Amino acid sequence: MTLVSRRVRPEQWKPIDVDALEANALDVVRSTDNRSVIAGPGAGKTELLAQRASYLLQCGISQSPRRILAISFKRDAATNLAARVKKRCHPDLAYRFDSLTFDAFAKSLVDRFGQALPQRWRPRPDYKVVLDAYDRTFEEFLRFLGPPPTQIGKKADIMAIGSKEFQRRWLFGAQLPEGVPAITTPAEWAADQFWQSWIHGPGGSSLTFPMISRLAGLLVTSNPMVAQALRLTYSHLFMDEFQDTTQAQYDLARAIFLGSDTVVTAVGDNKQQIMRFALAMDDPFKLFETEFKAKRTPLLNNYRSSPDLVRIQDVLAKALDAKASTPVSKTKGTVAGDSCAVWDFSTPAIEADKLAEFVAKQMVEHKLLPRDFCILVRQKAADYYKKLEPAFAKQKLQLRNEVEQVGEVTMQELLVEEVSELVIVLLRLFTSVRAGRHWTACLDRMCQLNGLAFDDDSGRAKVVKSLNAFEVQFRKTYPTPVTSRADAIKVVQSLVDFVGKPNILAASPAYRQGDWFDKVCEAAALHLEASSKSASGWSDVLDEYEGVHAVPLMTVHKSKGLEYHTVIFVGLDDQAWWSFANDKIEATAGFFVAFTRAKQRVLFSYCAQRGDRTKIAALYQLLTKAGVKTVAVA
DNA sequence: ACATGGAGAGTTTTT
DNA sequence: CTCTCCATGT
Repeated sequence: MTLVSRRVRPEQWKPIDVDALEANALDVVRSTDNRSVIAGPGAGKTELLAQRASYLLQCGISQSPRRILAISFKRDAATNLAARVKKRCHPDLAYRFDSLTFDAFAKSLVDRFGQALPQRWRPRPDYKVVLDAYDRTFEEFLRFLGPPPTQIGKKADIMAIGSKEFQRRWLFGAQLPEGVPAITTPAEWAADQFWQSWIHGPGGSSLTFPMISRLAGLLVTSNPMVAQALRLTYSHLFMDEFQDTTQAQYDLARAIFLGSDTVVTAVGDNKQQIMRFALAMDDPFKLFETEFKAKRTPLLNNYRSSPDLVRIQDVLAKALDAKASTPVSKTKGTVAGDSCAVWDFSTPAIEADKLAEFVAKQMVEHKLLPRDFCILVRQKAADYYKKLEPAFAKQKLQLRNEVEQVGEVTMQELLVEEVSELVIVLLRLFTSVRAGRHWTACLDRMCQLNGLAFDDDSGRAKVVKSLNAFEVQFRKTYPTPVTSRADAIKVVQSLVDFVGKPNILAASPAYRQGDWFDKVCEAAALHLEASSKSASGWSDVLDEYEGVHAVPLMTVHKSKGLEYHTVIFVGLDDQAWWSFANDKIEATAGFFVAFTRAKQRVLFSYCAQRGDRTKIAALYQLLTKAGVKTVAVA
């Protein structure tokens, strides 16, 4: 496919790479007003945004030099969206599409204009980003905080503030004032003490991302020029995974774009809100619709799951949102028998054997690969992994704990890190015989990292030359895979040196903070070493590294946004769902997320030895209501 | 030296 | 819901 930069007339524009979009999706793609799009699982949210970006750019509706800003919640969502737009639009157009995470966007504002904040709220330019500020951090802060001035209250009042409430309401609940905040209550006093001690700490400034969002919000309200510049820059704003937006993030978007001519499209699914503990808002869609006068448009198709699974999903969806629209499956059912069942087992050992046998059989019967399956658990993945792994090994199947810690990173994180991807893409090229597809991937990445423009032919030629030279040398030094940790470290180091650490740092700002870069390099080396253990040649090692031949096991949270032919949820019991009573909506949303990862089949496995199922009876009732049967297997 | 009981964790995005 | 850790008590 050749990409053209020539302008297309709006009425002639057609969706790219897909047969058709549903009527509502096409309506959103072409919309000129603010929209809130409620899109259930498998509705093609990312696809919709990618098509809309292509439409706006190719038809010249977003006119140069104006740009499109796409804000996602997670990094992989941001990267994924950018990649789809790049694939469809000529580079002349695609460069006007900015896809970043909310945190990266807020941080870029603070980094560029933070010094224009009023002194009271101005962090030092070399501020530290604190990632591990959990509930305990705030609890401890309150515990060690001295007593408030007597006219405001007593130490006991401070101790009475809960950590969650302190964060949600007092620290990050509202926009920061330009001057000194009005302080009348002990909580307000404590919150101000917190802000001031973190911004003006003895060892410099320390900021968490919620703090950065709030400071960015203050920045744009106190410097109207900054807000004005952003409004002029962006003709369109996309917000993905909108159900996970925090109040601070929403307020930032509001402070910049409310009342501007920037057209806002917010996409998400209220039924998949499982990040409330991370301060997600109660109902961001409702507020957005009111304040931005946005029209709600539901997407009605489900391109992921079979008709039978979609029917069951609808029962779960209605429990979360009685007004949820009933989706239409656009996929054929391909499995015989029930597409969903609860399997009861007498012991975890029998359970492990039967599940492994089932996966092995299904792989043959439906010509499936290990990666078509996913074992989901609610928590403590390592414990379940230990029980299941030997049973899978007996079937000659490899199970892989995707949330395992590799050094200081989880496996899943490591694999999408720039450094790790570089290592893989280079090693694939240097160690395979016929490497055509790896060659293009490698060259593109190297050009990008060297900051070359897409049409810089002489720069490209230089990169080709250096790649060839390095390849010859690498093949000579490492004809066979590494055998020790020292070797693994050396390999990673030499690849990083070849690409150039400064190039990598320039491309990924995250690596400039603290020792994150070193940690990722170390994890990559550790994982390379571990992957070399059972493998015979380089190709095997790299497959092992990426886990291409392994059945993944992960938590429900980590599975968000992913899809599998068959999902096996292990542990539908009170123990795994201990928090069910605390927040039934969020727990049911988690259940919904787990269920909706599957394209064809969902199995729930239960074992009485692990716990009862009385506290989560509501979940079983939903399944029963949808006609799902419980079978005593063994 | 051991018994008991209370508190906390577990699910976690983000440069 | 259940396991682990730590402080206190006998």
